[in-house]
Amino acid sequence: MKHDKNVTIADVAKHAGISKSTVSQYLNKRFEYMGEETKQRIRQSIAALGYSPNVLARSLKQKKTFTIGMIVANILHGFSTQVIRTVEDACNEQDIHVIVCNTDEDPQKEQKYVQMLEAKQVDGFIIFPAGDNEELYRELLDKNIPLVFVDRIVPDLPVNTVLTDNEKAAAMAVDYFTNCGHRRIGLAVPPLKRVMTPRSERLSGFQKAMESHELEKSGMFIYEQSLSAMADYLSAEFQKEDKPTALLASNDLTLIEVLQFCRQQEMEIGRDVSIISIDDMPLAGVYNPAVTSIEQPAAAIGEKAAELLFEEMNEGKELSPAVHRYSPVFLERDSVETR
Amino acid sequence: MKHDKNVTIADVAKHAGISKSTVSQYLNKRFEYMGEETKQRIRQSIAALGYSPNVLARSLKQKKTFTIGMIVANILHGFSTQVIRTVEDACNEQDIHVIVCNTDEDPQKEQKYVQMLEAKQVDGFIIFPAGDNEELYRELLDKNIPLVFVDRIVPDLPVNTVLTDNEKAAAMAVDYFTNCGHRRIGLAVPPLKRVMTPRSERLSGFQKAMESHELEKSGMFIYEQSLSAMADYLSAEFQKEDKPTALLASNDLTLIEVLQFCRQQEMEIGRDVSIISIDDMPLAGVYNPAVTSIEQPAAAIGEKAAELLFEEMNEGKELSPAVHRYSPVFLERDSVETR
DNA sequence: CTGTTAGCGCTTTCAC
DNA sequence: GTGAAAGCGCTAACAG
Repeated sequence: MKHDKNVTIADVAKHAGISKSTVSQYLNKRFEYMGEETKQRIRQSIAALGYSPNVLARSLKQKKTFTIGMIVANILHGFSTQVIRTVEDACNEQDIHVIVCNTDEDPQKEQKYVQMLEAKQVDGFIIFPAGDNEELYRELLDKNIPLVFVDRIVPDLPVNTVLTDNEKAAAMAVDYFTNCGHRRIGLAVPPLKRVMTPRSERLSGFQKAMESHELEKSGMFIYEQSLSAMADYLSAEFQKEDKPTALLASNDLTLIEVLQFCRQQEMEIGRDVSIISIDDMPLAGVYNPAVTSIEQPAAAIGEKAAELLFEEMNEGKELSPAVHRYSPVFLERDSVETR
Repeated sequence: MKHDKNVTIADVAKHAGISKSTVSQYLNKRFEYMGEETKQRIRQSIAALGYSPNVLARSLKQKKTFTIGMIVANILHGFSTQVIRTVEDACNEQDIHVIVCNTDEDPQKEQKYVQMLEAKQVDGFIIFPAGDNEELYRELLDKNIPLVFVDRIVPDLPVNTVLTDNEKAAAMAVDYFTNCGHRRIGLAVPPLKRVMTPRSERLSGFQKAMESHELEKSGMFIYEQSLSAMADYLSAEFQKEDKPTALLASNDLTLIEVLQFCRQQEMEIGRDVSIISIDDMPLAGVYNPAVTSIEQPAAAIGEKAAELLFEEMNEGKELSPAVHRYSPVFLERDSVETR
């Protein structure tokens, strides 16, 4: 017992006493030579029968599904959610649907999803690459399937990519810290395995900025550690004499661990250690003290990604793919103290 | 220029020197009487041609799309995101796709999405009802389309519904507060317009629990206010002599406002006012002090919703719909002080 | 065990 | 202006 209501275009045609093709014309708004009366009759029949077109059949014929696939690597990041949200809004305006898949950073899963979505004939992809799937992406390209990357750069692939200016984000933090008189600054960052553009760029941005302030020698502390071990690791490191007065959390998940570390060490934020976070979290602004944060421009990124994808879907693409970087936003709050 | 690679089942058949239907059998794993050699040849041809089946055509024929629609009222709640996540996981195990739509509590939008998804022939719906669309739901029911509600009850509709035991959540908070010696307790809740099951149940649960402690007369404070005005409203109310010593935030978004209020009034959580939140937020556990929270069982709810939907999709449903409530989880932390 | 034959519901020339 | 007919890629009887 499934969807029984099978009113097809044929039923409408019969009811209206005309042919299927005319009804089809009507549905596709090809009114050019259609009699006013015909239109009228069709409209009535449709209403009377409660007809609604079967998009599947149309898609089969037109080879267009009005659906795109969106593949995110880690939906736990607030950033991903926000980008998804924006992309969906953009798509809804065009009556395009979005199927979202989460790969948990697993290239295998990513491959499976891409193939499933391809089989579903999606019209395009927006992907946060999990990495290590270059061949897969290349196939997509070969098949001429519209594709946009978000958040991470896959080297040597001619694909439009849109992401935060991560180096700038890190530099903003460093500059702010130094302006407040800090000369010993740490970076808490999860492990840098594989192509994790944001992480590695934030690290390099951090290093460059430190160099520009001539702090790279003895003032720079890099805490690279898995999230689950981060708090303990920081606790241990901060027992040492040689430690920073300011700490940059490289993303939202890291911030949680940094805050955890402060709690367990009973360190007062500001007095004992100044904090900045890349990524703004819902409670960061009302934290005690409010956490100075660098917000990724998720809306701009999502919009741009959608826009680029639409272009590829409509125009035949070949608009020479590029990397599009958007500046983060500095949210000055109270977690940095001047010394 | 679109997906060019159109290797069809016919190409495979030709290449393998057999007929389409045999290939189709193979694809559908109906191996019963199929010669080992035939299978072999098919396998090779598929690989050679890089064939991948067109799910659309299959769906058109089978009247099954292996896709479900999920419609959430407010994706800004962490709870929605978590439920989505769980449902997606459950679906992925069955190779079912999920299309997620966000209605922003707008019944109009909800209607539009339902219709779009219907046109796409989704196999079922999981809906967080925005409310006021009874007729729409009834149509779905009439058409025998599998449907499960989450988070909100739509009265008088025979639909499986799964949600948090909201009254219990509120009672948990009240009981804990009173155990800690609080006799004057407030509830901050957004406006109760329309059918917002969680809100109204949390309110009624709060009231009932207060009554059971004989606090409903002079110890109960209900702050019903829109989120944007909440912080200021609380600030004004707490100027009065007659105010509570403990405050329950009815959901995550409300907690943000409550915390905001504490900040702007420079009230120390615990000493000046004890706080509990329904919904656990990422930073709540590392807040200063950590915010005692009542977590909704999102995973259980998502799993159950998916399970119920699958049942309806497979068995012919008619399993006498019911309301399924799941108990929230009390996370004792440090934002409540004994008096 | 494999092939033939109809469609699924819609679009799209191309006649009339 | 409208209709007839072919077919999108696949599945599902039913023969053989």
